[in-house]
Amino acid sequence: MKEFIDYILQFGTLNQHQIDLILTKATELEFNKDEYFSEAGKVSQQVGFVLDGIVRVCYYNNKGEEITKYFIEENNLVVDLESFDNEIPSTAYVQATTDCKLVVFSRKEWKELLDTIIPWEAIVHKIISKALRQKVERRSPLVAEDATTRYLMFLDIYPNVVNRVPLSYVASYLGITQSSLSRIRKNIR
Amino acid sequence: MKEFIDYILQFGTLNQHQIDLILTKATELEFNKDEYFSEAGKVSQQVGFVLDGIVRVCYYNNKGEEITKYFIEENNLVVDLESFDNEIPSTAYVQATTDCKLVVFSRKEWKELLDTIIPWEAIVHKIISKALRQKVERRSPLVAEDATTRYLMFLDIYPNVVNRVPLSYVASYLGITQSSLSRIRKNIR
DNA sequence: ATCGCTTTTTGCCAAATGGCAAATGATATC
DNA sequence: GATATCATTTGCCATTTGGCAAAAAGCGAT
Repeated sequence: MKEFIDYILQFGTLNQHQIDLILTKATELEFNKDEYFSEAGKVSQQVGFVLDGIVRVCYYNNKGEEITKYFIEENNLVVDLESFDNEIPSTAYVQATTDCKLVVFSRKEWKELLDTIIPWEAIVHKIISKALRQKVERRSPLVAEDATTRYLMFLDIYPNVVNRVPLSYVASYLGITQSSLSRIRKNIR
Repeated sequence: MKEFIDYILQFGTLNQHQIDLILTKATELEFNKDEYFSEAGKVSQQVGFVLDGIVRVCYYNNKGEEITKYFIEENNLVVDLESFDNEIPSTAYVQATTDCKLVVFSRKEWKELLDTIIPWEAIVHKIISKALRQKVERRSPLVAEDATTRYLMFLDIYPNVVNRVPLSYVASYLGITQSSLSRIRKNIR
């Protein structure tokens, strides 16, 4: 839980009273590999923070292919903003890709924090903006590159993910087939 | 300029005094087609809002190819956040893709607004979060699709862009060559 | 060690896309 | 209207990537 507080404090200042209040609301939850944190079609009801493990967000495209939209590593927030904020059904699955340990806040708890801790909203805004910017910066450059370059960029950006998740997840993240990715890896060696 | 105020007021409430102050700081600027709003290597010094025309953000990849990262249509903010906030050199060019009319704020003016108008920061945060979310939602799905599907998605998302910008810009946005895109268009007809 | 299950690699061929250069079309200028 | 310039389309062929199925490899349970 300390990692979570440390993380938050990078984005703003909180006094001990405020930190204690946050800890009161926080629940530490474990998810087994393949379990869902939230599912498409349901309204996202919680905000999470990854203490340990890798979470991924995925969806099914028109052709029914499962696409990994992005990976979320340790020390990052997990929240389907669109669904959580607007209370509308989510369009994506959020799944533990490995066994995971998360800090979780229910909608009610989260709202209480926003209402009680004045700097909380600003801190959350900063965290979310940063995460969104990171997502854009990671996604945008991929489309312009060939499959090999995409994979190399992936290794650069997620050096700790590649050996912890199935090849197929990486392939769908990169928009290539599993067998192409396998061949690319062979060529790189 | 009215469009700008209307846009802002969707994200929060301001009184007339505050609106007048914003208008005092705002400068309306015209950019000719192909002129740069900001350039790679320079620290981004202004925040803009597109009143009329289409702006694009682009960069050169490792192979020296010019890649369109995204298009910015009327009624959207134009700002290189990373560069503007942290005062570091930008990595991208922001260019008027058509003749454009923009509302522009210098760094100094923008900061004065942030310091003077209490709700301004929250409003700006909301606007920026929304824009970032939109960028992620537009970019992410492209990588998983073939060239034809990407183009159709592009038409869906930017129905008003395709006839106002060169084919090559659209192609590089979609990560395909200009000639492939030309062939795709032929097949669709 | 063996079995059963899942993941990854590989072979074969088809389809999609790229590269290059020439042809065509569009537009502005004189 | 002719010309110069730039954008788009097209032809030809090479390269990359996909689709499918089988083989191989990894891994946990017994």
